[in-house]
Amino acid sequence: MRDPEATLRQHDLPVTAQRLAVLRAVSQHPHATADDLAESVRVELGKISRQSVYNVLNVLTDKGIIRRIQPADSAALYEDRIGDNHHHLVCRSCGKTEDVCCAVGEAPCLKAHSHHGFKIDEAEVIYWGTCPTCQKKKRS
Amino acid sequence: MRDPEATLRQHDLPVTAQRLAVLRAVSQHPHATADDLAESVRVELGKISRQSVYNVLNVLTDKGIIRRIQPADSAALYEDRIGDNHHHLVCRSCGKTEDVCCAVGEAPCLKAHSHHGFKIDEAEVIYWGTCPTCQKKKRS
DNA sequence: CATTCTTTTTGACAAAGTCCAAATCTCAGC
DNA sequence: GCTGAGATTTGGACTTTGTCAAAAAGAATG
Repeated sequence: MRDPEATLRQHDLPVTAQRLAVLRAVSQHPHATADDLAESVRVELGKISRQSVYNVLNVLTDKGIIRRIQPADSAALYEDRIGDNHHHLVCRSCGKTEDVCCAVGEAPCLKAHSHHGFKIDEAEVIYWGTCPTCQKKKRS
Repeated sequence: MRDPEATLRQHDLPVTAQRLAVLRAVSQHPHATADDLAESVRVELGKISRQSVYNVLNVLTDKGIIRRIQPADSAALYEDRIGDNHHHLVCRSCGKTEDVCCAVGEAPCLKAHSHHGFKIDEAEVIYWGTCPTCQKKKRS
């Protein structure tokens, strides 16, 4: 995120210390949970309420400034890399999450054949597997 | 599900009324939540504890008899259509969920390009959109 | 049919998130 | 710079979804 303050103003959002701090935290810790982010913000800012973290994350997500991903068996994760239609790779044993480029091509990279009349706006892909570290642990 | 009882025996699971009822409920109500299924079972069986529904669903999922899907902003859903690598289409406004065939081809239908050393065992795809009913509602 | 092992039940608990009202802050306008 | 209207933040209660643990009940082997 180049300039968090400018980003907020561009979206007609009043600039507050909490929003700036959360935005920076998301930028510095991709794929962090709301609680992780609250902790980061507290280190930087001193204090912030749990509710404010949720408020800010919801507003930023609604405005499309950040993106929320919700893999199974995990709290929601946030990232500020948006608009490039990338997908995610999640470790089944430790939850480690990595970005991966769209496997097939341009966005939207996938089209369902039979779409049952749905108007599809996104194809979300999560690759499940085992990260290098957890592979080693299992073998030993 | 042809024969729930045989299915349980094949997997070395003692046959109980609760398991049979949950299995039938999953079969008859694809993409239902644990609570939905508990309700169905109560209609059929009279009563069942919340915990038992979870126990049964977990055992069946572990054995690969049923499959759990966990779309964002929804409780876990269960289905007994397994092994055909199909994916899902979810309505953003009402949560309606449909099966769709794998868009790209054989299973695993997707391969991430850069896999960061992960050993990938599944590519989960969720198509997000608006179902026909909700499209109509919005227009009106 | 009795014993052993597994399931089921009940109730407490935990995590993630939302709702609401009061207090505080931002920022446009003067 | 102030001021005031409207938005944001806070704290606390609450909801939903799911798990833990121990006691009671049930299945299946011999």
